[in-house]
Amino acid sequence: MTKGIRLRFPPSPTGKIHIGNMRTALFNWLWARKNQGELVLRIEDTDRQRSSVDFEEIIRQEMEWLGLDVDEGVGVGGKYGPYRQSERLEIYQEYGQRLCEEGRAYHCYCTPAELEQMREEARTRGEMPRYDGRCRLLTAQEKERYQAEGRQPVLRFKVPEEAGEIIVNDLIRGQVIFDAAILDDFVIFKSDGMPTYNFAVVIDDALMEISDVIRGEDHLSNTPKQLLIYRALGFEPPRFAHLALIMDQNRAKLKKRSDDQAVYVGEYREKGYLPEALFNFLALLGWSPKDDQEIMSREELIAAFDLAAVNKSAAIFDLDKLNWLNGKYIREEKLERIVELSIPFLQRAGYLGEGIAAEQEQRLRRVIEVARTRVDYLAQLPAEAEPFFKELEFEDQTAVVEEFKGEQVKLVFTTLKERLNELEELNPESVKQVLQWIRKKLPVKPRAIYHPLRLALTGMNSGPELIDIIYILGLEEVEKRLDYALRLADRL
RNA sequence: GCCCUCAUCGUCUAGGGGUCCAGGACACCAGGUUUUCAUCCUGGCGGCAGGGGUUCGAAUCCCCUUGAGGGUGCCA
Repeated sequence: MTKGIRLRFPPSPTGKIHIGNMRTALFNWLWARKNQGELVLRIEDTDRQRSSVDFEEIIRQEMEWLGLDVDEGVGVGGKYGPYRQSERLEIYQEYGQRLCEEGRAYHCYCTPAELEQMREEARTRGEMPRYDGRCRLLTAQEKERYQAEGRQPVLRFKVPEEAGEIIVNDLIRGQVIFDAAILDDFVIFKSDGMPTYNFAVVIDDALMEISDVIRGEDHLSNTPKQLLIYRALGFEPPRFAHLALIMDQNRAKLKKRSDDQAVYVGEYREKGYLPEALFNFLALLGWSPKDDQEIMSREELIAAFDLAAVNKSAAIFDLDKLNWLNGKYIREEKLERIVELSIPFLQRAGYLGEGIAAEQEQRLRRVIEVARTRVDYLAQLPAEAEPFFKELEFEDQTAVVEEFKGEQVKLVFTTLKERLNELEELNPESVKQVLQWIRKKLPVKPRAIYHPLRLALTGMNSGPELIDIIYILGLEEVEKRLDYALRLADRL
């Protein structure tokens, strides 16, 4: 396909990166890798108030976590730098100057309050709020007077009268036609001297020789303005592809806090979602391979991805499906890795210390092996592993003890202790045989065996298989818990 | 208000005029495995927003309506 393409991901560091943004980055990454192209990371920090380097750092860390490496840009360098818009001011000014000299842009001294009033009036008249171009014809004297008042002008782009129809050829949407008449003279330099998004993005994409702009659909309506600037500056526009947005469960644009759904990438990382699972899930949101494959590796995704096959309609972020997918990855991934990833969660729960001894590690592996089938994400693991790390506590002791009542249960408990002690080696197979022997040879009903045992050993009504519980707990601990249960039963 | 976009099961989607009384996945329900729960396996429930065209034939093409989303900032 297209060779030598250049893509870019231009986040603004005004907040932690959220899942919708990351999906846009991911599609760019996929398309770049698919075509052996280059991906540029550019930081759009022209909003001085809201931008911060901390957010920039978070964005880069989360991209790295997800496995989206960039070939060029902030943090990696490259020959088209600088890659932070705040460091490219002179470049923008040069082009702004040029537009001014050519009469394609002009200074506007209207204050925000005045503009707001104009908009308000337009709205009450039922008209579209748009700047009327009143500063187009300001005389030198008028400008001087405003200057003297201390007004800082903005620079506006003069939308050509003859612009007519502006056509956006979108890779995903096809031809989209805009009437230039609806455009007003938009601001390209703010009064603080910084360029606006619509201006800076054009200069940067052109100068950085970006060939394909893949971005959210929220930018589609901005595209005609940008096209006008490409035209005015004599730049060749890139190909555009506007991705449908991801919506939250209320069908609104996914933003900051959409109810209590997690929206930041970091929240998923902290909850113990695997990066490859989130990657897989995000890739399938708005795109699907030709076959019905759902679980796909990074490589498979790159091979199968096709921008032209991306969906036009917005998708809702389906947490249930992410959970299923992530759970599947947790169950099918190498145990070693899951153990490694689980350790911080267990430590935070207080179940594990800083260092992990060799003999402890063996036990840890077993615990996680049985617990991993029961979780969607790693933060749920401590709760599942609790019986293996905590002393037994019976919340409702009387109800529990009720289960231990009766000679049959006591017989089961004592017999289990005896038989376990007679074992040469405690392993799943030998434990299994002991349990089978108890069921077959002891004159007790099944309901006097399994549930009471589970309760006595874990304090819970459900959980891993008894065989695993006994094997992992070990002889000593099993005896201790059985004795405790026996003592409780005797109190009846 | 105006401009732009979109519209298949609850959700993610396949489907580009006949092979679709619409296929897959998640969720849900039922059965099996596990004497528990989970995992795993099998099955089931469930949809072309509505109305007009075009056509021998429409989920697929066109128009309208409706609904949803985005834009309409000296945010990006």
